[in-house]
Amino acid sequence: MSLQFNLIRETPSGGRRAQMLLPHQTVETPVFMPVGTAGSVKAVPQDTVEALGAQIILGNTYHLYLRPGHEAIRRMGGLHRFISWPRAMLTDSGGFQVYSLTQLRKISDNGVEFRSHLDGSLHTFTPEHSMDVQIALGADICMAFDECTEYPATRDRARESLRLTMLWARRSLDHFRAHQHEVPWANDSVPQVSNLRHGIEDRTQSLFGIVQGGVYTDLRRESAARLVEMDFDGYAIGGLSVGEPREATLEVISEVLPLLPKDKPRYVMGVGYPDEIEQYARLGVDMMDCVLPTRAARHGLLFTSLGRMNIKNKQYAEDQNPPDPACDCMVCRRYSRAYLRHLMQAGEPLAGTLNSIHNLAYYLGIMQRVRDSLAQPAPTSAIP
RNA sequence: GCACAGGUGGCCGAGCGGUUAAUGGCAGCAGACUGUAAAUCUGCCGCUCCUUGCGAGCUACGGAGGUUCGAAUCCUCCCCUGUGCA
Repeated sequence: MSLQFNLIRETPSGGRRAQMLLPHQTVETPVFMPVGTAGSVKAVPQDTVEALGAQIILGNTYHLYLRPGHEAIRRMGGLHRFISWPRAMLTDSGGFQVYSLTQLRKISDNGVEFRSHLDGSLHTFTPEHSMDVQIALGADICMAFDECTEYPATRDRARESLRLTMLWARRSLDHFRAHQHEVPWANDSVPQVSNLRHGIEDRTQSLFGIVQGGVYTDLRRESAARLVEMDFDGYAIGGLSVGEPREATLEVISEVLPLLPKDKPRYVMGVGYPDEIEQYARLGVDMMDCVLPTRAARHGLLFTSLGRMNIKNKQYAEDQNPPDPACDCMVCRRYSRAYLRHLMQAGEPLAGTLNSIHNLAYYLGIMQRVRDSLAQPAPTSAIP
């Protein structure tokens, strides 16, 4: 058992308030995980990500393998130490790149040949290789190597994609179990590995399986059942928010969640808009990640209690109000809409930084409120 | 004063007789963004009108004339800018 998942409270609608004990952090769930693909939550320094209350962030296996290289990171003590992030990390396996780098890769049962987007060089990713890279990086949670199925996909296509993902899941798990002791901080006593109270068992990496199957609920159910049988440390639902209608996303999540073990974390990958992450968390999703708050921020889109705000718009040119009057983040406390708009207009890098800080604060704030709400005892109808 | 080189839409800058309201870039205006090939991408960007369309009209490549069926593109004169020589 690599990971301890303590359920604190569960609501009738399935929402769960829990704690997930990881080597570098006790993560309060449901949790939103900022994405730090190339070893950085883009535009936001680590101390700020920490100050915002992020408990766990993502890294990406494919990107870090290409640059600076997983062996280099291993030699430097692992990803946590390399990027100076003391809390938990999760690495995506490269499965999303199988989907997003469609012009640059070739898939076979064995794995995927990628043409590097950096220099055109050829690289082969197999489930075993993805595990080796992820173990070298040393994130608290690793992900099985999967194929993120595109949308739309025919049933045949989704089935074939699922077959591959299940095959790779088995190989990922076998290889991971055989090598997870090789994590760079296995015998570490540096401050980064601070969660010693969990005991030695908690100081190992965990591996999550990924449910695929497109928008076909029977394929999704089959996928979930087979993964549960394999016994992963946690389960993710992947292949969502790739263009399908939102009702389809919800349907897949609703179908799959009840099939996953209650005593293990459930992670919906790559979602979503602010209202989505709240909705899914209340349905029992424990973990979510999304590039949206940071990417949109760099492009001038702020998520606020008033809705979406494109801070580049002329209407904010002399608007001295804080971006979100209801927000008490370090950006909203200090800067005006007019200034943020000016920074965007001027192409100042600070624009992306400040916007990202606000959006992350907004996302993390939503999850904090959801956690608080889930922790409340269910109101009783009995009247004394 | 003379000799070259130039004056193009908010700016820079193509075009050098006809599919030119005029390539590009910048600026401007708006939109998109969901396990990050994204500080990116897309659309609009002279004015007016409407049955919003590969629509109609008007204005426009320093100024004024001219050549031509047709001129930002050729000719003449003038104005202005830069460089060189006096």
